[in-house]
Amino acid sequence: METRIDRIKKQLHAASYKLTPQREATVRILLDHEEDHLSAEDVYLLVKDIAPEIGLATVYRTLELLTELKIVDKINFGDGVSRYDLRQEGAAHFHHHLVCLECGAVDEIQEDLLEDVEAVVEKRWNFQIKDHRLTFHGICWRCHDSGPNKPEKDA
Amino acid sequence: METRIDRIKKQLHAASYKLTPQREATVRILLDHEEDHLSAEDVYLLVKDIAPEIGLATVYRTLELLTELKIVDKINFGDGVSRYDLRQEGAAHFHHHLVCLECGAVDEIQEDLLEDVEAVVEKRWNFQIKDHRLTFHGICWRCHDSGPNKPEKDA
DNA sequence: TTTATTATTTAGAATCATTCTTAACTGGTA
DNA sequence: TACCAGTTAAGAATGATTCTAAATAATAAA
Ligand SMILES: [Mn+2]
Ligand SMILES: [Mn+2]
Ligand SMILES: [Zn+2]
Ligand SMILES: [Zn+2]
Repeated sequence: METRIDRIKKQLHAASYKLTPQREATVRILLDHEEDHLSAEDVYLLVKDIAPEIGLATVYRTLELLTELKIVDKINFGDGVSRYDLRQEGAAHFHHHLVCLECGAVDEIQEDLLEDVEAVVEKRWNFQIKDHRLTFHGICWRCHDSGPNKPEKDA
Repeated sequence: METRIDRIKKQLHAASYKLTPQREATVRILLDHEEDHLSAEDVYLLVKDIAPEIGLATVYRTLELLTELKIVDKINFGDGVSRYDLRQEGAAHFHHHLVCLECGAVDEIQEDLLEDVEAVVEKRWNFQIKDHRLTFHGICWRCHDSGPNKPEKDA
């Protein structure tokens, strides 16, 4: 069976880049922390465990490359750092985020939900949409009273 | 008639802050450039024309204060700088943006458009929405072929 | 008014994330 | 072997933002 890494390797090769050991280590960290939203520094610290000789600049360069190839998305939640988020395989658009103002948790919404809105924007504003960023700020299910009923699993 | 500045002054007072000359100069610049998306540095350079003695740190402090009071919104389009955007008076939510990948133009959408999506999110993810950030990346009407038909005026 | 208190400002230093520069190293190729 | 393009590590440089300290202005108490 072809692994996720194999497919990423192919994507790199298709753009005539190599999956060097440093790049592979970086990708592995991202795969191992798919749920998280790691900063470059976070990635650096984690990747050093499995590839101690790696430099921070290499991590930055690798993340930049992966962003270019749309394997990861670079996001900014307003604290001073960029965060890197593995894109769902085959996803055309970037997924959405729920940022809790209370506890700081960042949850993900994998469903698109924006089809209708995008249709309106494309038509009314005559804007050809390539991608989007959507973040909701509010109070997560863990932090407000109306019962800790965890949301259903994403579609 | 009560001006926009007067109302902002009241908002400051309501939170027991004063509209100092430096703050007033900064607000004036923001009002004079409502269409734009100025960085702190941009604001600083402009405000220096009408209040030459002002310091960059004061501009940062003022923008931070205005952000706290939700008079302006701080946004980040992925270049390394934060930009400050005057919030529409009385708007509950922040407006949306269209960023052109071709020419870099940033257009605004003042309409909400997200009512339905937010209803779904509140219910399905049990998340109490306070605000949002929505940005579309793509090709603006000026940059693509299908005729330079400017979008209709915002609602 | 005088004095004490507090809020605000300025200038510049400090910090922190990110990018750049340079020299070294790699694997492939003639 | 000698050469070349791609990649890397280390550290310097940059640029945005925040912090610090001292000065100033506004406010409140005496
Ligand atoms: Mn995510
Ligand atoms: Mn705007
Ligand atoms: Zn929470
Ligand atoms: Zn354009």
